[in-house]
Amino acid sequence: MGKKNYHHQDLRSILVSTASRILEEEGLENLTMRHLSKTIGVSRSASYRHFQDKTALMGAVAADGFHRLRESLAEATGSITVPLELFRQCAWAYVRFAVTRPTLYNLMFGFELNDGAPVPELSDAAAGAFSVITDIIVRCQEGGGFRSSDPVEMANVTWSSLHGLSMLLIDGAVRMSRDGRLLHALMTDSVEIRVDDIPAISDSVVKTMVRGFSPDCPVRESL
Amino acid sequence: MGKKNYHHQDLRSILVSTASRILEEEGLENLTMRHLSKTIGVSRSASYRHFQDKTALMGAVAADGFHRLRESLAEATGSITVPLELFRQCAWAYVRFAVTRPTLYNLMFGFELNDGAPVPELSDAAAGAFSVITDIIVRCQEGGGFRSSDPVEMANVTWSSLHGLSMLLIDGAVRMSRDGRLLHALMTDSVEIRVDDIPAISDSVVKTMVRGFSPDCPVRESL
DNA sequence: ACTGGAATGTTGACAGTGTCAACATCCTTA
DNA sequence: TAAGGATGTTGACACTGTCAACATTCCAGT
Repeated sequence: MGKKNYHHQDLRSILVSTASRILEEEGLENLTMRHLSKTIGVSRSASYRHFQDKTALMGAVAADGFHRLRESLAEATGSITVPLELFRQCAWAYVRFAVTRPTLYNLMFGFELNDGAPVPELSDAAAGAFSVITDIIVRCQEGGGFRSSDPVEMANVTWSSLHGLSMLLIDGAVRMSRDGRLLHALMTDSVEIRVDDIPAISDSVVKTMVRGFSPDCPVRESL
Repeated sequence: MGKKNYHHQDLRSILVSTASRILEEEGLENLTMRHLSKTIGVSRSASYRHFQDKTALMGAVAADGFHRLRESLAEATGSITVPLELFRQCAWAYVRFAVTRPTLYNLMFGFELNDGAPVPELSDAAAGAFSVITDIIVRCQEGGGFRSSDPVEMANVTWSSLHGLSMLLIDGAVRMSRDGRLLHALMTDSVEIRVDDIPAISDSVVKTMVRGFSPDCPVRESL
């Protein structure tokens, strides 16, 4: 009897998670409503009972991505107390998240730009992930590792650097770097990247940030 | 007589520039082969004599973007000699370029990711822009403003930070920042952004980089 | 327990898209 | 001047997102 299969329970969340998986495994160009529906085993326009648009669906996928990013950051740093190590693990977790889900990550930040209407759900999810970084900055300040400037401003700097590093790693613009191993890993099998290779590259970014945040570094107002 | 109109001279470059304009003025979703052709006044599949794909066209648009970025950076910094001011103007020009052409900028960095095959023309163009940043770093080192680490590594850090800052400015993830003016400008009319508002935000990123690059800042190898 | 309506899923249809094959026109060069 | 390559055009096809009309299931109130 097909009774149980007619009404898919919680189709909405299944749509989001499956779309997210297709996005990573088959690329953005293969994320089509019909393909998504067929993969789930549901009719092609069933999605329209849960999302107004394909765009709305994508927005939900992006928001879900920010929720998962927040969890990744919190999980990777929750048990750490040493200030600088805390910061380093946070940075590492961030880059790891982005590099292992490049297509999703790109969607998360490019979505509102390419699809007009801003969706508040996405902004809230992004703010949630951002707040984790701010908390970590504060903890580093309390531990004496960072000077006591405005933590939100420092979080902005941190996120900017990590975001930029992630994007450059992802689409290989770092190829002029001399670390051929990571470069090759990024170019050939960008999904199954060897995470062990990441810190060597991101360390220079993280170190520069840490130096700039350090209480021992003199502030030159001349600039 | 329609003789002169049948053979469009240099249709290829007209395709690229027009596509770039449509991308900015009408958004990615309106950049369609038919619309592009109609705008130029040419038949819909004339483009296929010059580009194998729509994807190939987009790749050329992205590469053209990197060329223009290179020009912008060189033009904004060519006549400056004071080391730190040089760096600051470079950073400023970079962010200005990205923020005033958000859709193009997003395409430039997201292209290879979402459209499979890597195009060497694009990599070369990106490397060209990158080399300008490296040159500026070297000039700052020679002027005594920066410590003498590997300039390529420092250029990577610089590009990461500037890229991240630009992206975050662009899609408004900096909205939790307290600078409501820029935020509002970004949210409402992201194309006609007031450039005067940018330095206030980007300065915190630039200052952190400059401090981290400074010869006066002690290197802590503990991290 | 029954029933009306709300929620959810399905099917047929349509306009719009990228792209190709076949054809038309133009330009160059021998 | 004639041939052939380069460039532009038209018709056609498969595919996409989306909607209207219909079918099925669930649930609240009697």
